[in-house]
Amino acid sequence: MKPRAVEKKKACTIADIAREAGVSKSTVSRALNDNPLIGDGTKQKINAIAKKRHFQINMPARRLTLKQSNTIAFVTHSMYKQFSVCDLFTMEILGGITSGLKEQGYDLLMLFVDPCDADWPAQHLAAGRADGFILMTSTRKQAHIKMLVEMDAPFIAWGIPHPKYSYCTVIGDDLTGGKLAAGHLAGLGRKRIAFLGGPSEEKEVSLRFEGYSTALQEAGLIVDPLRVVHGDYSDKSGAEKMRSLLDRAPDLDAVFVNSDLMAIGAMQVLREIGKRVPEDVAVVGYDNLSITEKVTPTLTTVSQNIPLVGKLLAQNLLQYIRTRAVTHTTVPVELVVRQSA
Amino acid sequence: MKPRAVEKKKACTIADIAREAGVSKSTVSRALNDNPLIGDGTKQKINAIAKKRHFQINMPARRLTLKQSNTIAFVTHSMYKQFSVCDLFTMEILGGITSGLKEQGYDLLMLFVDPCDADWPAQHLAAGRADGFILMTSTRKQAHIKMLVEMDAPFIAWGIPHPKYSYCTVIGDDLTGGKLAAGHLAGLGRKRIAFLGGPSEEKEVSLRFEGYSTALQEAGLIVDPLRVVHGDYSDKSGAEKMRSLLDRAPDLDAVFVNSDLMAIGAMQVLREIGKRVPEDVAVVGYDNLSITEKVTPTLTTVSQNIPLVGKLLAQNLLQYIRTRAVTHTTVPVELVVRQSA
DNA sequence: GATTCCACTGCAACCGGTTGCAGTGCGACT
DNA sequence: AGTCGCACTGCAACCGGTTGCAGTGGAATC
Repeated sequence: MKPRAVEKKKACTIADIAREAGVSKSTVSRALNDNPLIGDGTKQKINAIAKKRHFQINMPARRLTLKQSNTIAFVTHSMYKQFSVCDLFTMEILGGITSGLKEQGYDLLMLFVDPCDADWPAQHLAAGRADGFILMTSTRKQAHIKMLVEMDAPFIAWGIPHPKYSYCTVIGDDLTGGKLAAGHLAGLGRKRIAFLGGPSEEKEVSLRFEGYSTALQEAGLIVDPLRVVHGDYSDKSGAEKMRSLLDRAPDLDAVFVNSDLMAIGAMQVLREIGKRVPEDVAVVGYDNLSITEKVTPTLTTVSQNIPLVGKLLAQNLLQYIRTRAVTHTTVPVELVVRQSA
Repeated sequence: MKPRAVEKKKACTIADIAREAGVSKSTVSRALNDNPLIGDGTKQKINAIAKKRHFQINMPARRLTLKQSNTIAFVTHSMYKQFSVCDLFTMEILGGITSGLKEQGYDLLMLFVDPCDADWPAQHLAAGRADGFILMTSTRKQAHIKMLVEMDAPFIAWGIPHPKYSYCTVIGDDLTGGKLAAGHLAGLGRKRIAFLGGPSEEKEVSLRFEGYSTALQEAGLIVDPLRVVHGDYSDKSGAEKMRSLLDRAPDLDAVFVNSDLMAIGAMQVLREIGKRVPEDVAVVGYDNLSITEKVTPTLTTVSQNIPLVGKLLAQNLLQYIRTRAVTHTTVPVELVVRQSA
């Protein structure tokens, strides 16, 4: 434990600058914040000194007086007991969020919460660590939302809004997504198109199913309940449900899967039992994760423009914090055609 | 812009608690921090009131007086111009870091820096937003390290330490990794094992190559320079370099690839030209990203135990901040055998 | 020449904690 | 009884900004 190499050149404060410029702290503070009360000459002089001295404002001090942290917490949950590995979807969205926040001078805090913990909102909001939350957690999401609404905490969530609560949301256009996917498969001449959905209780899934049904009807096809199953978005569940789908409707020639991960699991099963993709069974996924370009065959999928989602989550949350305007944004989807369909 | 629904029940401060308990602010502060000066009775009374009032300490205030933020910044760079998509390796490490930090009561800040920006360390350290950095950026890493060392900023970096500077590092056991991978391939009876490395100037890559050479020699095989090429870790470069490898050594029957992403690119090329994996060419990757279980064939790879890496990065950095003890940790690697080899 | 106004600037309080030092009360020891 | 020490507790300053309000000087107006 050796002593500090360079005893730190004590941080330069506005008081130091004030002394050097021969003005008061208030003037320096105002000048640095470009307050119109301050004369141009003074401003320039102060800015020059600040630059020369490499002045860095002290964030905790500013946050203390301003009573806002200029920080947003990204909340998600640990995926595994011990170490948490974030899923791909969550990860890809992060880049978009930071880009949106940075433009407005906000910091991004990572927050991995225990799904059963009810204390994290207070620990961050009341404690002044964060001004708002971006909710990506799916486990027990409703419980968390209820809690946040009740304590009047600023937050925005990914997913279809709960009818009983009022809060900001960003969602994908699931109806159109389902229609695009199934329509594309029908357009390829497929006649027995299956639906491998996410959890049946999710509104998103119903909408995708509705889009799927519409597209089939428009193509003159019927929706056969035997060709409809539901999983939980994971690749494991994709494999499992694909098997039960093949049991129930062995003659299917296409499948619209509600997540890329499930689609990958499904394709593995198809390959195992000797069906070729896309020749025997065409597959369309959902999300357009970067992994879809790296699997074989590359996966045709519905793209949600995830970076845009992230950016909107950031921007709309900040807007809500400032104006309390509740927004619901639907981001457009598009079909990305690759090899699998 | 409607008025606040519930006009916020103004945050409870230690002054409020002091009033209610009939003691002074100092006593409350000490009691809450479990300072031995305070009597047990008083402590209990104060803790009870704090709980009842849902007291949350004000972080900015504490950070201001303590002059430390209890926050670590995770610094990486944007991968694309406009929106940044984090690469998988970076992302998987994040979970481990947060787990390590949380145990010690630290927050994790995400920091995406422009590789050419030289101002971010000051903007965060001097400004009191973060107490230290975890460096994962690879672009212009050396420049950033130099900068941080010169300003005596606490940080830890993933990768082999620069010989001229002294700072904390965590690295994988690349020598063993290379030996394990090549040894496994040799053990399968492969005779013409190629090496598809990362950037040739990286020390990590040299070590993996050394391990590879050692393993080949131990197996009685020769290292043929024609079977050695270098890429940049991306899947695109994996595909490209695989092609040049096949040009130069069309008879290869196995390849040790320095990253999973490159391995995936390489496998696509192999498939395109009609070579089967693993029958014709066995492939071993590096990193054990979660994606390796989802590709076909699943990828045999060298696992760096990424969650552990993250945890060590966090713990060793905090230790450095507290004691200025410079640590260099090598995390063990292991071979994960799957279908591709 | 006196008054008014305006454009700036400074004073001092405040945000909510932490901490050095100076009490305070009480039992113990001489 | 007097003194000392010990175990607590309180006072007040401080961290580094922001801001309401009062003050200053000079030009413009009457």
